[in-house]
Formats: sequence, structure tokens, C-alpha cells
Amino acid sequence: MSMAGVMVLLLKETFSVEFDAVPPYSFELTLHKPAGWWWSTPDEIFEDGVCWTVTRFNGELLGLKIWSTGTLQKPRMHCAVYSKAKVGNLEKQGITRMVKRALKAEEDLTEFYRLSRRDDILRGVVKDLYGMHTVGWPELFPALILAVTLQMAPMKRSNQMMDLLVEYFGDKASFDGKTMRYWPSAETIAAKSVKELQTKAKLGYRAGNLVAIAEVLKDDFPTMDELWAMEPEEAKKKLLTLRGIGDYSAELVMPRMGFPLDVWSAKIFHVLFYDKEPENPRDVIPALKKVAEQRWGRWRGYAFVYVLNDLPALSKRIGVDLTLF
DNA sequence: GCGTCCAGGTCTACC
DNA sequence: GGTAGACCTGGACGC
Repeated sequence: MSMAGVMVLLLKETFSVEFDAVPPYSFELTLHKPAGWWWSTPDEIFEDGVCWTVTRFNGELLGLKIWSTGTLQKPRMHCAVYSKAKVGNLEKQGITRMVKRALKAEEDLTEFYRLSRRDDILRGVVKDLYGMHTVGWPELFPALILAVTLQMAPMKRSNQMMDLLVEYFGDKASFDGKTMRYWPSAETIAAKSVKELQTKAKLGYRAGNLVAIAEVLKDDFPTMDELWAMEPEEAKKKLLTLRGIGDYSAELVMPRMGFPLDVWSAKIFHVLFYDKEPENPRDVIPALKKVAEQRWGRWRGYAFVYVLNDLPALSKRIGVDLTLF
């Protein structure tokens, strides 16, 4: 695919930080999840225990190189930050806070593991993925792009939409010998016409929603940082005010992830709870969410991520192939 | 080839 | 407060 017209931003190392995480913390499983989901951008690279990725902070593109020198029980992480211009002390603090929070470095899983010991579904998956933490979104708009493009589309088509968005409207950064693309800003998308997003990114009816979201974010909407400061339910309510963001998308995007059941995951959890596929997956979503909340409480987001990242082994244990859904 | 169907939700318009 | 029906359009599938 042609890269014509896309500027590559050269980023230089500007500072680096080191920090501990609450054990057990598996750097590899957390940042390089078995199911293959990326953390910040689809182009991010994970090689030999090192992650290169890109994010945006106060409108400026940042390259991040993150690696671990610790162990599962004594985790220590390093993050080198690359930028175009110098960053001030206040910004350094903000960037550090964002990275630590998004990597869930300070999340203590003791309680989750305790409840997992007496839970038939979780007992096996926490053993398989011991030390894996969930990750948070570094930035709000990309998370919303993901949610919108996942709606009403098979994965292949969702990936196509995301790839075209990044390709035609995104930015490119080059640092530490790596070059990768990053999501467009809300400002960029707000300036495009719905028609252009439909034809170039093949967004279909989602184009109108994405432009509307971009306009609100550009003008007056809490940042991911500000959403983190809210109660989870309050943050969710705020997200639900965006056009095209419903229950599923809000729970996927909100800080301290909820239990974002879609048709695919609803089938899986229905088999796990009731030993059979639902007749109509969309109809059982509300009831499944209630069951998950009663069973796992505030750790239901962790249960969600652990289960969906361990489908092959879990399938073998229960004798049903959950990877076929 | 070509036609048909419908997807890893959300909103609106009606009850 | 509950629920059909519409929504874009590219793949997947049947013929």
C-alpha cells in the first residue's frame, strides 16, 4: 500500500524512567497477550522482551521503548521516551503516570487470584497466565476508534477499517531504528468529511459516528486521564453520551474495563456458565453480564481478559472448542 | 461471475 | 421499559 503523503516524524530519545510493578507481574504476558491484541497501535513491535510502540500526549507523538529487567516476583520496568521536541518536567510526570497506569503496574492481583482458587472457570486460566495484567488505553480516541470499528463487522473487516484509517489519516513515527504508524488525532478526523471516511476507510455508517465523536473530543470532553479520576460508572455514563457509543463500547473503553460482551464473547461465556451455546446470543448479553458481576464483582474485567486469552487450553479442559466461535 | 446474506452494536420509532 | 427495524458495505457462500 502506498505511503504517499504521509510524513514520517523523526523522534529522539528525550528521557527514560524506571519503576517497579506489584508482583506477580509478567511483562511478556501483559504487553504481548496470547490472543494477539496490541496495546497502543496495531503496528507496535514486540521482540525478545522489548516493546516499541507509539502514543500521543498533549497532541504530540511519542515513541516508547519498554522492557523489563526484573522477574515475575520482582518486576522492574524501563521506559525510554522519544519525542520531537524537548518535554518539560510536568509533562515527564504526566507521561510516566500514563505509562504506569496503562501497564497496570500498581494493580495488586492478590484478591483476584484468591477468588480464582474457588472458581471452576478461573482456576485453570490463572494458572496458565499467571502474572498477566490487563492493560489500559494510553489515549481515548484510539480506544473509541477500536470500539466503533468492531461494531457490526467480522474481525477481518474491522481490521481492514482500522488499517485504512491509520494508513490514510494517521501519523508515522520513526525512532530507535523502528518506524510505525499511529492513529489519527480527533482533530484530524473532525476535519474530514463523512464521505471521505466512507470511501477511503470503508467505514460505512460508522463514518458519521466517528466524525461526531472526533468533534466532541476536540471541543469538550474529558481526556483518558480525567476519565480515570472519575468513578467507573460516571466515566461510563460520560462515554455513553457519545454518538455510536453504547453499552458494549463504553465498557470496552472505560478505565477499569467492565465486562464488554459482544455476540462473540457472549457465546463463549454462555458455554462456560451453562454448558451450551445460546439460541440467540444478543439476547442473553444482559443476563450474562449480571452473572459475571455476581460471580466476579470488580474483577470481572480480569476474568474477561484471562478467559479470552486462554481459549485453546480452556477448550481442551472443558472438551468444547471455544476457538471456533 | 453474480446474487444474496449478514456481521465481535447502536439508535430510533413505535408500542 | 421493552423491542423490531434500519444502518454501510466488503467478504463469504451458494449457485
